[in-house]
Amino acid sequence: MVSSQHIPPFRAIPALDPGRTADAVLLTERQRQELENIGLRQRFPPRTVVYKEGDAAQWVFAVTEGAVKSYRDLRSGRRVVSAFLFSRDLFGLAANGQYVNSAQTIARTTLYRLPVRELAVLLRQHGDIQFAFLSKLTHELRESQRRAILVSRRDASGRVAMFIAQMGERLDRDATGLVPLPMSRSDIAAFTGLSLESISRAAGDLERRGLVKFEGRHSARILDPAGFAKLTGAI
Amino acid sequence: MVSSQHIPPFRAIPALDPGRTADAVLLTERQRQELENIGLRQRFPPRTVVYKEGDAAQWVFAVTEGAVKSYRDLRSGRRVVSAFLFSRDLFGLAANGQYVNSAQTIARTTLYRLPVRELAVLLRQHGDIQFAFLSKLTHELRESQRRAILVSRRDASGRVAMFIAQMGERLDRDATGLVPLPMSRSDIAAFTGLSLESISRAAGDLERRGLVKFEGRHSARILDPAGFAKLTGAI
DNA sequence: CGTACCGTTGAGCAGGCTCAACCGCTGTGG
DNA sequence: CCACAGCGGTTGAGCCTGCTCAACGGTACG
Repeated sequence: MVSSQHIPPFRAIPALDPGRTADAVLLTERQRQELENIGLRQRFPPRTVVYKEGDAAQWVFAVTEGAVKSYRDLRSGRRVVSAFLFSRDLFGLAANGQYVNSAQTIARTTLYRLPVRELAVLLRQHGDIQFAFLSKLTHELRESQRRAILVSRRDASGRVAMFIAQMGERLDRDATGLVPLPMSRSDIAAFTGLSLESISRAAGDLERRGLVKFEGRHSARILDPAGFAKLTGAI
Repeated sequence: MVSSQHIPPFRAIPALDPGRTADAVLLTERQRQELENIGLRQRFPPRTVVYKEGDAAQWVFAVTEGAVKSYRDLRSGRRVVSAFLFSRDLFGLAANGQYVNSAQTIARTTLYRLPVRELAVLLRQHGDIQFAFLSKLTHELRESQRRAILVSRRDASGRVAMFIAQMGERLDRDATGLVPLPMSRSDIAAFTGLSLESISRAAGDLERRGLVKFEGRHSARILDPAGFAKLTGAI
């Protein structure tokens, strides 16, 4: 059990250690203490903009609890969501001292805020802590590639099914197979590269095929795991 | 001038240092020496498979010279190219001791091969070297997000134009604006998420509009930088 | 010189986008 | 307590562009 008072251990699959399939606990209690000495815990209500693209990047954030989206607004008015961040995720890494994306909370969220300059010093000093960050970044990179594979699908239903599958892996779903989807439909659209309407139609399609039942706006139950896996695997 | 005898400094934009727009030289001579002590330089002819998805991940690779593609073959027979790697890039980071993608050389390529276990030990000991790897990974993550933005475009011509623009930034183009495209059309298709035919038609379209002239199969000259920038910026 | 692969071009189809109207929940103020 | 505005989501009609299938061309390499 991870107390929300503290920096969470990162969620990441270790580079080494074959055979270990579960996520590794990437920070020891002691290492988290080191980070907490320079960090600050903050709570945010839903729909709070944590930072905007181009802002001076003063902090790196770790999600303790809740959900955040990282996105970019394009000139055309379209928005691309590059990632959803949940408990034990890391975000806010900058280029040239500026944030590359914008970040906004989706739900009530607790973040740990680490000042980037002090963090850089601390990481250089503590090889093990830095290695945890390195592993986490490697994990994020793979996650980003999985999104690329999702987007390579042509069919909207398949994309949405893969999206639900990915959320099911990342978020704790209960024993009954209920997958939480804290984000809005238009966020899902901006992430999957589909239009809002296509998400809606794809959801209807998955329901009609008896694969998934959407319960309320923010959760989906997988009714036919075999059929669902067949669809998500049919890349 | 970087000698191809040595591990190249990584190409990455530093997280801090606002104002510095040029790529940072991420490894000092001394640090490269440390890495070279555990590494091995290798030359590969074109179309050599460096590793396959699922292989035991024994090494991490740094590109000294040449070009490599990182890809995954999907069950459907389709292929997704997740990244092209050039001089000063890093690849081969694993999950659970296995490679996640496959990697194949596109041109004649020189790689520096670093044994992953020894590298992990070295990184934990040398905070600065590890920080270079951390910065490089951050850079790769952003690069991956740029691909996501490219793929979010609907129009084939726009995607191909953005692809050429990205290659122009990463590879050294000469003063005349000639951008090298070492990969095949089908590699470009697998990267941009378009069909081979669409790449071909988009290339023809860009030529007809007088924006780009394809010279041979492996280079493109930007004839109308303003018009080209207008197209690539119209996201 | 022949062959195989990479790339181009053409015809027709299909699936997702756009525009538009509509629905239902939520929160607010009279 | 109710009326209403506003937002998020759903549904419909028609268009458009990229995909598929297919044939052909050109070039690199043995």
